[in-house]
Amino acid sequence: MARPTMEDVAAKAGVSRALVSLVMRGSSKVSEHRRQAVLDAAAGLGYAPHAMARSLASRTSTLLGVLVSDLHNQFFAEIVDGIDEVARTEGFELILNTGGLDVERERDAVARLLSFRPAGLALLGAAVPTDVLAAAARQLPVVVVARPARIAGVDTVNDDGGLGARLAVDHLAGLGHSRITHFDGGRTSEARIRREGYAAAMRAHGLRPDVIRSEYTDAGGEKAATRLLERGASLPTAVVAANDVNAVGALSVFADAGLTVPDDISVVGYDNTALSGLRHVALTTVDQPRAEMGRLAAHTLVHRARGGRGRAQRRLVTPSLVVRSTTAVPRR
Amino acid sequence: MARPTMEDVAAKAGVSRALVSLVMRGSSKVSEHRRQAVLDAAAGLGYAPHAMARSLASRTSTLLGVLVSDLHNQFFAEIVDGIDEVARTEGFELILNTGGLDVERERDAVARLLSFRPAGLALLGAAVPTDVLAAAARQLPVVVVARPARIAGVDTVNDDGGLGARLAVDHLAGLGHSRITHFDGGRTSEARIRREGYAAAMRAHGLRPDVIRSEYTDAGGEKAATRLLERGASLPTAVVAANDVNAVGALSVFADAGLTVPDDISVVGYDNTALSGLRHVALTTVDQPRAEMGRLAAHTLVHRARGGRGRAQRRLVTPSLVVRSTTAVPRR
DNA sequence: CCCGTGGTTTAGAGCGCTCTAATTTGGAGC
DNA sequence: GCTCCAAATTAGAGCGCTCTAAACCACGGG
Repeated sequence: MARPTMEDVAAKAGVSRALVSLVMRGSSKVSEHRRQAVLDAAAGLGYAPHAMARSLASRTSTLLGVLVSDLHNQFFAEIVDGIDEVARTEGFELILNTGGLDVERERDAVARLLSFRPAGLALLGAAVPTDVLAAAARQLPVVVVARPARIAGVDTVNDDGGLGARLAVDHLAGLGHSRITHFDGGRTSEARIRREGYAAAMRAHGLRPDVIRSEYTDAGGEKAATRLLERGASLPTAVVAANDVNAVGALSVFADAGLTVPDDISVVGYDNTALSGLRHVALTTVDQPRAEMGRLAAHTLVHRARGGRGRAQRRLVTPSLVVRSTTAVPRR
Repeated sequence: MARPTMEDVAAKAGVSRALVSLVMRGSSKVSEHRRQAVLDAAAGLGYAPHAMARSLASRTSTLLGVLVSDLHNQFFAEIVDGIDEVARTEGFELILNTGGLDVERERDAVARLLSFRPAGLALLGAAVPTDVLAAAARQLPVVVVARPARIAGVDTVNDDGGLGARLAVDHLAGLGHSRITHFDGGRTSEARIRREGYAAAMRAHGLRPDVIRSEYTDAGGEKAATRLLERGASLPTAVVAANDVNAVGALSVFADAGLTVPDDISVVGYDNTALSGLRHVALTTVDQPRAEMGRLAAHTLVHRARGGRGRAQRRLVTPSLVVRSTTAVPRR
């Protein structure tokens, strides 16, 4: 179980520990002769450098701390994937914690991540209080993803929710819809941004906004759709849902009510998750480039870790509309 | 940016570094008086121990390496969630890498994880070659999840795929189905186990197995369903799909062909992913307790890390059937 | 033959902590 | 007041590595 150390390699190769260190770090000022001797010795012993010892001695870190509010959520999993992609190519490792949107637990998770003195910290949709983040940002680069925030020294990466909502409305209005209802995502700031984007776009088309309070879940979509149907009389001809699962929830309620989508009512989702792409669902939706957000977040962190200064950046990625089969020209 | 060290705390509290170390580790042999002094000094300086230095000095690790073949896959994301849950309560941290089922990349990922000398290594559905795992297992506890494998010294956690397939067949046979086709998952060993379980269950009911080669994807399900329909004449009355997305793929093809589910044809999925629970899909499926698998994997690792010896354990978790709306008594 | 030169190699001090062994302390008991 | 002992505290070595500064080593020029 006891792995060989640099000392062992040095002894076997007949050189000093320092020289082995140079070879391991790929220094160019080592004679080819010695390099081979060291490499051979290392291979013979099955030696590989001890990342923690290296980190401690060099006072640098190749760890990126990642706090995910909820891994169940495919949305975040894909952002992690984007971060991982960049981390791998840039030579960083991810150290991961989940927070479950519980403030105390997330506070603890941040502390635990920081105890490893990572090169940077990424928070995905986390509920960590602002002051904790501000404090963390004084010690290392911090990036907040998928949560609009303005904290001194903290970079952020978000999609342009206002634009996304507008894309949905423009698409529907373009098809000839005039009664378009929005099922919103509740009281998160992202939901607020989308809601306001929706309202602004509606007014821009000379239409009256109509919002039904909902949430980012299947059940939320069902409930909102049910409430909509209960209003009886003047049903809208289209719905802009809070996100994909919300849209699917609505879809099933409409189907049960005997409404045909998209003929009786059009539905647009948000996120372009794998779900929406299933042929069985074929949901028209707004694509939020998640992997791109993850990559951007990682690049930001790496840049800062390498000494990149400058004021906090608030990056917005551009969403795009993916038209599938749940939207069409209104029948009425 | 320079965080205080134990030395700083010791100076401020007027004690030795060793005493601070004892306090930080919660030793019981420190006088209450000094403990408070140290704690106060630490709080005043905003001190928190350096996990890597601690790890190096104590020759122990609180890191668990996790290699996930694919985080996009919700199945794995939920296993990670289970691992994370246990890691948190047991005082471990997760260091994560994705492999993307690329052998070279996974080999590299394993090496990188090992360079941190973690306390254990978990592989989720990874394609890492057996010899790499066997070598790793000689250095630290290794657990392979969601991939049936027999490697010396390597523990495994899998669901009982044979039983899962049998549950599906029993359910359908119990409803009166006699022509039940299986869309399989290709040539992974998990797929083989399910296929064999399916075949055995069919024979136990005196029925003839009928397998269409497929894969664990939406498109795979569509293709298999299309091939089934092309056979014309004697359509089966039920399908046991490779997994949930495969089932959903089949569902949409059946719908397009004018077949009603479950009246014309029943469909059973596998995995009980969030997808199958959507009211719009309402897929009868076999639940594979993913979080439980993750927890089991983490416990195994923690147990071994704490010195647990004994031969490799091959754990099987028990799947269960979740009946929703895609199965019913056959019409014909 | 000595010196300088540039390229290699190495000694040795630390990184921030733990751990063992040794030292100090504070009473209890006489 | 002195001895003893257990409890509390500390000195110092060392975990596996990096990094600075110094040492070494041909070799060509004067």
